Amino acid sequence: MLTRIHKWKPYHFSRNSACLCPLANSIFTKPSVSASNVEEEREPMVPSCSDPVREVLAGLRNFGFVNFLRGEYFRSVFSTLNQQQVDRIIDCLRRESSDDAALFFFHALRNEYGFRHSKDSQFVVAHVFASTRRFRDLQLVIQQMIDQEGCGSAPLLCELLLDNFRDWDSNSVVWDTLAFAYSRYEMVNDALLVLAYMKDLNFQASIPTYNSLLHNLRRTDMLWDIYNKMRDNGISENEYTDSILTDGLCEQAGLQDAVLFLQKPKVNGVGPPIVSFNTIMSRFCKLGLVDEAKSLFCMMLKQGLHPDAYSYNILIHGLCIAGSIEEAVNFTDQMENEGLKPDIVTYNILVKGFLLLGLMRGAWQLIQKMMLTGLSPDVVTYTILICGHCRLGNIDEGLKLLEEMVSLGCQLSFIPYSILLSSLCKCGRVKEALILFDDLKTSGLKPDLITYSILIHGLCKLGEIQSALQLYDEICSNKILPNSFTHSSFLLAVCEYGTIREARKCFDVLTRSEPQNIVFYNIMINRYVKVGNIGEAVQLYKSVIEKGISPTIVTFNSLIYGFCKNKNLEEARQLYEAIRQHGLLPSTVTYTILMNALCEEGCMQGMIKLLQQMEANDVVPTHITYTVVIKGLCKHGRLNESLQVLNNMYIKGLHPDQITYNTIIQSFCKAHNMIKAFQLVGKMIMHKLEPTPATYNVLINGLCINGRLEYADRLLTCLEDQNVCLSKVAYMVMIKAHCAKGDVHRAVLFFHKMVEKQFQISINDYSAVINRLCKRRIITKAKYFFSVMLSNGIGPDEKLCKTMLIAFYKSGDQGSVSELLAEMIKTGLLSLIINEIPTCIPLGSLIGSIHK
DNA sequence: ATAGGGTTAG
Repeated sequence: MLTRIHKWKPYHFSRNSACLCPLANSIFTKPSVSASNVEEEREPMVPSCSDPVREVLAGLRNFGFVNFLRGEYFRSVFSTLNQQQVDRIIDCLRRESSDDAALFFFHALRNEYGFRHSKDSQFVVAHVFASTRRFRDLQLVIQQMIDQEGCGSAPLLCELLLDNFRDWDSNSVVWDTLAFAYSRYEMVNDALLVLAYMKDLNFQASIPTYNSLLHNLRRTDMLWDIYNKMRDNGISENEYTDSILTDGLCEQAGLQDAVLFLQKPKVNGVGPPIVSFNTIMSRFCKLGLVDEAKSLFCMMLKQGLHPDAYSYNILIHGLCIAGSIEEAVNFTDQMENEGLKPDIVTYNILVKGFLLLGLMRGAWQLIQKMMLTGLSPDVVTYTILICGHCRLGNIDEGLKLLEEMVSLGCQLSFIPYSILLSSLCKCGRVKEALILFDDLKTSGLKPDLITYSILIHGLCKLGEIQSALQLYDEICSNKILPNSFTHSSFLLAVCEYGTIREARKCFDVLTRSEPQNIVFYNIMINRYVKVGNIGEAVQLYKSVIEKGISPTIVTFNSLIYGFCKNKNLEEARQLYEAIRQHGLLPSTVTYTILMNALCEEGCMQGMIKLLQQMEANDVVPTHITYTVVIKGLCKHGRLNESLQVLNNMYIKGLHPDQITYNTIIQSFCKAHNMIKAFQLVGKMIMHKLEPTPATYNVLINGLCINGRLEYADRLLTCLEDQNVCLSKVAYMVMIKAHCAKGDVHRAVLFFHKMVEKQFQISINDYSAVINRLCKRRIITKAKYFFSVMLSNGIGPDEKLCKTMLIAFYKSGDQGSVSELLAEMIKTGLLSLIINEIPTCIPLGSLIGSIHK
C-alpha cells in the first residue's frame, strides 16, 4: 500500500480506467467550491466531526474529486477507512451525486490506493455498468471478484445477489455475466450453480454463456444435456455453437463418426454448416492427415457448399505442415480464383511453410508479394521470421527483427519475446535473456506461464535454482498456476546439481501430486543411469509399466544408454525390440546410442548397418550421429574417410560441433600428424567454433607424445597468458611428460600452477606423477609428492602404497618403510597386495620389527 | 468458441 502512495503522480487516474477519462474531467471542472470556502481550499483542515464517511463526502464535494483524493488529508483519513465505510461512501455518492461519481471513487481507490473493495460494492458497480450497458467493464469487475473469491465461491456470491440485489434493474445481466465468467475460468460447477439459481429466478442465460459452457463440457456427456436445455429454453444457437458441438463430437465419438455426421442426408434442405466441415478438417490436419482433410474439402464441394476463407487457410496450413509447399501455393491460387483474397493469415501460414523447409529466400519473396497487395507484416509474421532466424542459430538477427517490430509500432505480444528467450537460454546466454525479460515487463506486457517456464528452465539448467525459485514465486503471486513443465525444470536442476537422494526426494514429491506424468520418470531414470545405478532405473521403468503409464521413446533411450554403458548389449537390444511393442518408433537418439555402443565394441560393420537401417526408416541423423561415425572411423585409423564424413556434414547442412573436431584432431595427433591436427583447429575456428579445453588437452598431449615437449610447454604458457579457459588435464599432461622425461623441476612448477588454479587433485593424479618418478628412480621427488598428497588429506590406495613401499625401501628409508607398513596393516591394505611385493623386500622381518 | 506465432526429459 505504501509503495503505491509513494508512486503517486498527478493525472494518474486516467491510467487503467480509460472509460473514466471524460468522467474525471467533468468532475474536475465541476464548480463545486463555493466562494466562502476559499480559506479551506488550499489544504483541508483537521476533521471537524468524528464520522470519516461524512468527512470524505464533504471533502469530495467541496474540493473536487481529483484534488481531494490527491491531497494529504485524504491519505491520512484513508488509512483509517474499512470496507463498510467505503461501501457507505459509495452508496451515498450514488444516491446524493451520481452513479458516475460512485464509479470514479471506486476505481480511484482500487487503482491508486490498491484498496480491496467489499463484494457488495463490487456488485453495486457491476449493476451500474450493466444498467449503462458497459458490458466490457461489467465483465472486468465480475472477473476480478472471481479472481479474489476463487473456485467454489458461487454459493456465496449467489446468496449475496439474492439477498441484497433482488430488486435491482439489470440484475439478470449481472447473473448472466457471473455464469459466463465462471465458465470462462473453467469453474464449471460454479457456473452450473449460477445457472440453477437463474432458472429459479426465471432469468435467461445468453448464447455466449451457453457456448462457453458447452466448450468446457465438450468432452463429457453433459454437453448434450446443456445443448438440449439451451434448445428447450428457445435459445437459438449460432455458428460458434456449431463448431463447439462438432468439436465435442470429434472428442467423444472420434473423427470417423464426425465424418459420418457430415455425410448425413440433408433435413429440410439444411445440411451440416461449413463451420462443422472446417472444424473436422482442422482436426485431420493437426493429426497430419492432410489427405483426409482434402477429401472433406471435396465432399463440401459435392454438397454444393462454398468453402470459405477458413476452409482454405486450414487446408493450406495442413499442406505446409506436411511439407507440401507447392500444393499449398496452388491452393492459394485456387482460393484467389474463387474470389477469396488470401489474407494475412494465409500469407503467414505460407511464410512459415517456406521457413520449415529452410527456404528463407522463398519466405522473403512471399512477404514482398504480400506487401504489394497492400498487406503489412503483423506481429505473427514477425514472430514467424524471428523463429526462423533462431532456428538457424541466428539469434542476433532475431533480436534485430524484434527491435524493428517495436520501432514500427507493431502490436506487441509476449510470444516473439518467448521465442528469443528460449533461444538465448538454449545457447547459454541467460544473462541476456533476463535483460530481455525485463524489457518485456517494462513494455507493459504480462508474461504468461510459458514465458516464465522458458526462463525457469534456462536458469535451472545452469544450476541457478535460487533465481529460478524467485521467478516461480513471481508466477504464483501473479495468480498463474505453474504446471508440470515448470516443475520438471526443478527436478532436472536437482538431478544435475544435487545428490541422487535429493533428486529422488524431489521426484517422490512431484509424482505424488502428478502420478501419471512420464516426464518426471524420464528425468529420474536418466539420472539413475547417469550415476551408474541401472538397477534403480529398471525398477522405475517397471513401476511405470505397472501403473499403466505409457513410456515414451525418451524412457527407452535412457535405459538403452544405461545398458550400453554397462556393456550389456544384449539387454539393450531387447529393449530396442520392445520399443515397437509399445507403439513407439526408435528416434535419432536411439540409433545414435546403439551406434556408439557398437563403435565402442569395435564393431564397425554393425554400426554402419545400423546407420543404413536408420536412413531406410527415414530417421534423420544429427551431427552427433555423424560424430559417432567419425569416432568409429578414427578408431580404425580410417582418418581420410573421417575427413570426408566431416565435409559431407557441411554439405548436408549439419553443423559439426567441438566434439566432432576434437575427435578427429585427437586421431591425427595419435597418428603423429600434428600439422593436420593444427590445420583442423584452424578449420574449426573458421567455422566459428571456439576450441574447448579438451581441444587444447588433445593438442598438448599430441605435442608431448610426438617429442615436442618444448612446444607443448610454450603452447600452454601462451594460452595461459591469453587467459584461455584450460582444464586440469592440460596441466597433468605436462606434469606427467616432464616427470617421464626426468625434468622434475618443470613438473613441480606446473604442479604448483595447477594448485594455484584451485583444481581438485585426485589420488589418480598423484599416482600418475609418483609412478613416473619412481620409474625414473627419482625417489626423493616421489616422496615429496607423496607427502604433499598426505598433507592434503588424501590417503593412498593399495597400489600407490606398494609403489611407495618399494621406493622407501630402495632409498634406504627404514623409518618410512615401517611407518607405511604399520599404516597398511591398520587399514587392511597390505593383505590386498601382499603377494605382489617383490621378494627382494624382506617383508617378514620388517613386519616383525613393527610389532616389536 | 472453425484458420496463423512460443515451453519439457536423452
